[in-house]
Amino acid sequence: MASSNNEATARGGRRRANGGGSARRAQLLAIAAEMFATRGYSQTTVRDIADEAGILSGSLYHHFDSKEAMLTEILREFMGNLLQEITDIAEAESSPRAALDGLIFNSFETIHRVPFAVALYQNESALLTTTPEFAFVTKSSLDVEKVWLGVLKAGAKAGDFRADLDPGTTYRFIRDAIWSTVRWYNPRGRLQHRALAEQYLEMLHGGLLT
Amino acid sequence: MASSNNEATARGGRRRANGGGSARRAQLLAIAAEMFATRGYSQTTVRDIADEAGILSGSLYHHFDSKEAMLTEILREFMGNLLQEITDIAEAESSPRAALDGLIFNSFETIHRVPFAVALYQNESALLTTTPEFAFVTKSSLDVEKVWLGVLKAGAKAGDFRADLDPGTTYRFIRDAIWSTVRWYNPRGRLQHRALAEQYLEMLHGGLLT
Amino acid sequence: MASSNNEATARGGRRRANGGGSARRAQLLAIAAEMFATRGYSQTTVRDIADEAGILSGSLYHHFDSKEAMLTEILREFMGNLLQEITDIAEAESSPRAALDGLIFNSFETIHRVPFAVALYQNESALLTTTPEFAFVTKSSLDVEKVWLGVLKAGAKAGDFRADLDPGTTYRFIRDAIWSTVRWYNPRGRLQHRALAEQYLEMLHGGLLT
Amino acid sequence: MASSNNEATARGGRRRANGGGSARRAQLLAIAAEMFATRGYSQTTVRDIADEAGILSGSLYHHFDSKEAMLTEILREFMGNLLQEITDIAEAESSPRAALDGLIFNSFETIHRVPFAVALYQNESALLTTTPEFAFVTKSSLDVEKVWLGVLKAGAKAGDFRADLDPGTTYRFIRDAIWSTVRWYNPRGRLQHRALAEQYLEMLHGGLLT
DNA sequence: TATGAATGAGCATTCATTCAT
DNA sequence: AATGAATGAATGCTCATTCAT
Repeated sequence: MASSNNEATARGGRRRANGGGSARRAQLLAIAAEMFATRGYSQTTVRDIADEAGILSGSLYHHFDSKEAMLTEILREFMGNLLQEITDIAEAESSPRAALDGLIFNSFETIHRVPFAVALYQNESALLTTTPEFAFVTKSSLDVEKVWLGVLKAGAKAGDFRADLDPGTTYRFIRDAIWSTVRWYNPRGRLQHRALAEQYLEMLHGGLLT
Repeated sequence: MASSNNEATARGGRRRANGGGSARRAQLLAIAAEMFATRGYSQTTVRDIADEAGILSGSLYHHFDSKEAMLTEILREFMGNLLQEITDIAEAESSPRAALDGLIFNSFETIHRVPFAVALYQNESALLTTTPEFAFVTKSSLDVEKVWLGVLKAGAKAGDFRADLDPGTTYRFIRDAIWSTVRWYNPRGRLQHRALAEQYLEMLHGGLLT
Repeated sequence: MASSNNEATARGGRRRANGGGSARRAQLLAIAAEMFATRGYSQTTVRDIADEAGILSGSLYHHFDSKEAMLTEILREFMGNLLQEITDIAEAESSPRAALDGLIFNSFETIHRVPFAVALYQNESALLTTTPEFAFVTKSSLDVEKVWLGVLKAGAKAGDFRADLDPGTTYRFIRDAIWSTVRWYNPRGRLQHRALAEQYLEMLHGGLLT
Repeated sequence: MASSNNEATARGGRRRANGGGSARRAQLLAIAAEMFATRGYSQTTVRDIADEAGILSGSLYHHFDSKEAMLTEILREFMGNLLQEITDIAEAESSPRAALDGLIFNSFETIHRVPFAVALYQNESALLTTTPEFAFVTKSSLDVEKVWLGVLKAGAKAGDFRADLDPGTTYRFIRDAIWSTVRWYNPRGRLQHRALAEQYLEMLHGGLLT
């Protein structure tokens, strides 16, 4: 809980940027996350971020090693927290069905809480799957998938879920439908994340047909 | 065949690039589409495309006005065809349920046939919704949405589909689940687009629970 | 004689800069060599070179991959030619003594002909021995040393040269004395390279004492 | 001991950095000299020096006015000491020949004792002769040259040295051969500075030929 | 003495685009 | 249709230096 952003110290040996978790650092990271998410990572310049923060672009390098390091840190924290949360949920819930519902509620809540990180994860897939530096994202995604698949398979075995559906494909359909909502979810709109989750669950549980 | 790629001539009056539909042009566009889709639009340089085509980057400007014009043309053709197809389907089918199934089969088939255009549409949302030049994409999307919503509402009215689900939200959930498969669909894999559509329909029709 | 500057094509596979030996290229390289030599490599900016050539800095990259590539090319050609020349001399001359005199005359003539390349070789030793990309310079230097040492040892054996002097150390003393003259040699001065070589030979042959 | 490192106080009037000769200061200067010499002055960053000293780069400015001031101080002390020493030697020795030998022994011993300062003097000639702030180095070099020339001329007059060699050119050949050894002299190697000096003298005195 | 945050100028390099040939 | 040389603006990043604490 207190860890997670000391790669700079841990990795290269020689640290250049301020690795500690200062308030300024978190603030800059929040600005970067929002801009990366809304304009796209490579459409966002280091100067854009600095301008928004009210400093000069070069000053960002007092806090971070590179533009890429900022994205890395944002995604690392996001993926880490996500995995932790869903693992807890999958373990805590009594039935596979309750676990699945919990995972889904958590997903929509995550979109509500950290929309920019989710959008990044969702929109920058070309970058994230191509650049070796971001391989950890793919790895974390697989860890997340394992947890969901565990729940889905347990539910099929227990008779909660239909057994004629392929769990892997089902997981992808569910995952994509949920995470994609980050593109149109309005946190101040009519449908709040809880209600949206209920809408989705309603459809998922019983299907579309009468 | 009669329409769609003569904007360069039609619009500005300035006719620089070859507006006609030559074979070379189509070939270059295909190369661009694939690279834009796999690396991302702004991660792809004009030189990347030219290298792949075996010409120099400046020579591309004999065929196209700009890099952006290439993306515009790819998306314009894609959106145009898509709208045409789904309109035909929605009108041709007898029942809302058959129409919905038809739309879904068509979507998966589209992913199979023109994966790069779909990936572009799916991955470049930050660019597409931000840049005014791409407003036509959002406009076309709304036209597409209208067709789907028409089918969904008709189905709810006809008693085919459950009436307690909000059609707008349902549409988005379905749309996102389907189009997102472009990221993991393997055209040479075990699950071909038709089988994949059936998997999705199975889940959508009856729901996940037993 | 017609070869030597096609590393760009030979190496990476994907060439970016114009690898061919155009006249413009040679001209730019000459400008770079002079500036690198007089101001120092890292004190010379790419803009300095471009300004001197009357183009914009970015345009240099049409011809060369990088600033470092320019230095590499200058040094590679210099070292290549040097090795070729001294090998020819060592082989052509009849006696070790004639060979040594030939090598020395050639050295002073080289300083006269390509002073900037020599100065670079002489002044940028910190860079050249530290940066792995310039390892080829050290390697070539060793090849050159071999030729000189061959002559010196043959001369000692033949009784031309004193046998009580360590050939390795002798070579270094001679080499350094000669190449260092590039710092003060004036090609339009009183003492032309031939006269300067004679001065040095006079001292080297008979010593300073009466 | 009484002079040499109070320019900061003496010159501008602006007294920012600690002008006194504290131990910390000397330590920092030693670090800087080594890095300047091995990597090159402009390849060495202020942060490099600070890192090596275990402080932050900004903290260096408590001790020195600027990076350039560090180099100035290193060279000023070196040149000052050198001039003092050779003046003493030239005055103390009885004959020109003994004086010349003394100067040469002293040079090799200087390379052994303060290799980094010598390397700086030897390698940064482009910077030293170009930048007006370092004009004092050129001036000191001329003072040094005067002493050597005095010995050489006296030796020629006295019949110790051959009179057919131009003293100025001879001086340069000797000087360059000696100082250049700093690039390959190994203080822990087989040939210690005294032995190396003897090797050189052997060759210089009697020449290479038998 | 030292920190840590920031400045401001500059740097090598990239890249879409132009245009004469 | 394509080349090859160049533009001009921007980009990520570096680095000597400042200064309040």
